[in-house]
Amino acid sequence: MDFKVTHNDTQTAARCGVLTLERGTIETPIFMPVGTQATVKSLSPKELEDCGAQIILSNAYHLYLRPGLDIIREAGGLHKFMNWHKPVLTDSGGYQIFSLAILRKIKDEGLDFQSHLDGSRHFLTPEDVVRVQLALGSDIMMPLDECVSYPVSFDEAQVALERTTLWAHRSKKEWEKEKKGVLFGIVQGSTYKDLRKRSLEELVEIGFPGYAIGGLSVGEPADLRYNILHGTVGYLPSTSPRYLMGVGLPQDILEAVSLGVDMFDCVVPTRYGRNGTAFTSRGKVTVRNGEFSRDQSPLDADCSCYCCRNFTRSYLRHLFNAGEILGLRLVSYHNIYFFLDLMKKARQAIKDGCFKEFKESFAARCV
RNA sequence: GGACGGGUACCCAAGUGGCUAAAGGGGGCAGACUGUAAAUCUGCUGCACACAAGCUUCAGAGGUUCAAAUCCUCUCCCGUCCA
Repeated sequence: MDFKVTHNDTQTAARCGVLTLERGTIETPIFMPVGTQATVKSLSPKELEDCGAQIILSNAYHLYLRPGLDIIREAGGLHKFMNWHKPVLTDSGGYQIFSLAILRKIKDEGLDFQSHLDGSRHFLTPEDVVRVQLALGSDIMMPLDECVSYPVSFDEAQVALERTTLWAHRSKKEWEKEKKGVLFGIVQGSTYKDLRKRSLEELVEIGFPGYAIGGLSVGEPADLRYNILHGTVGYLPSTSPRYLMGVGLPQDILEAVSLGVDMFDCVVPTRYGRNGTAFTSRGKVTVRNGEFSRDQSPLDADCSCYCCRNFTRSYLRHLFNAGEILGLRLVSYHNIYFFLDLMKKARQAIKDGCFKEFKESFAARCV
């Protein structure tokens, strides 16, 4: 893996870079569509490419449970299995520790959990999780981490942080046995700046080619989130890619870009798309709402995606109201296109030295 | 002409004396969603209202009762069957 920062914004900490992986080159800042179950829900790989996707995210925890590693190995790895040949970043299942909390017990040794699919019992160590991702053929692997909810006490956040560091260490040792793909580190520490700083220092000491910030956008207020980000991003090595996990809404992303974050992923464009909300250059559009029943304009007049070039809001609303599958596909497609296009425009703005204005005018238009 | 069975809110439909402005669906209207247990979830849906009183409802009219969507009488309408 190679990462080069090519442009630094003068007014903010935003930067442009080029991340080179075996399966492709990625321009940063980048948004990675989420394809948890080896599919970005409702979209084909071709559609993703048409939207401009350079890398997508998938999930080791989910794929381990279903279809299982044997099946993916037999298929020749995750890329062949799902017919996506550009880079894939796989999440470890750390987030599932958070979201499926009732089904698991965390110990230093690893994660004791029940499958959300059939209730079967499993035990996964950080080493197991690295091996799962190696078997998948992941391009960027994430170590198992402990993502705590908000709010959480300092002591609890500290315990989770220590475990995350311990697991990062063990994950790296396991990865070094094969040295395929790359393994990032994940900064935890909840909303405590001291813990965040400690977490990233410990990770940097272990040494990773890229660093992720986890455990944000889990219910904390936005200003607190920016505060923590502000106190974290700048301390990460400027020569490594910085990845803010699970974020976010367009405004959240632009804000984080201005602080120097390079990579993002979020379920928002696809989930909102399936639930009938489109992102546009003038804010959110709830496609289902009655006001659009006779609206003959596209979702976003400034968008040149397939959906906006060919379909009206009136038609999309009808598809949602009628429960037709095409509606959710088209809006998911548009949203992915919109997010990727936003990142493209953000990169251009950074290169042109006008990112601050770009971010501010976007926020102003989206009120 | 006769015999049954029905008419409940936008639609379907429960309710057969008080706890009913009225179950449950559907439809409609809005909101939520951030490393996906989500094509999901939540709220509202007689009028008025910021709320609370309040007002008007269960085909229509009249009656019984302290109290009626619910009981009685008549009228109108719908369905099935018989002539």
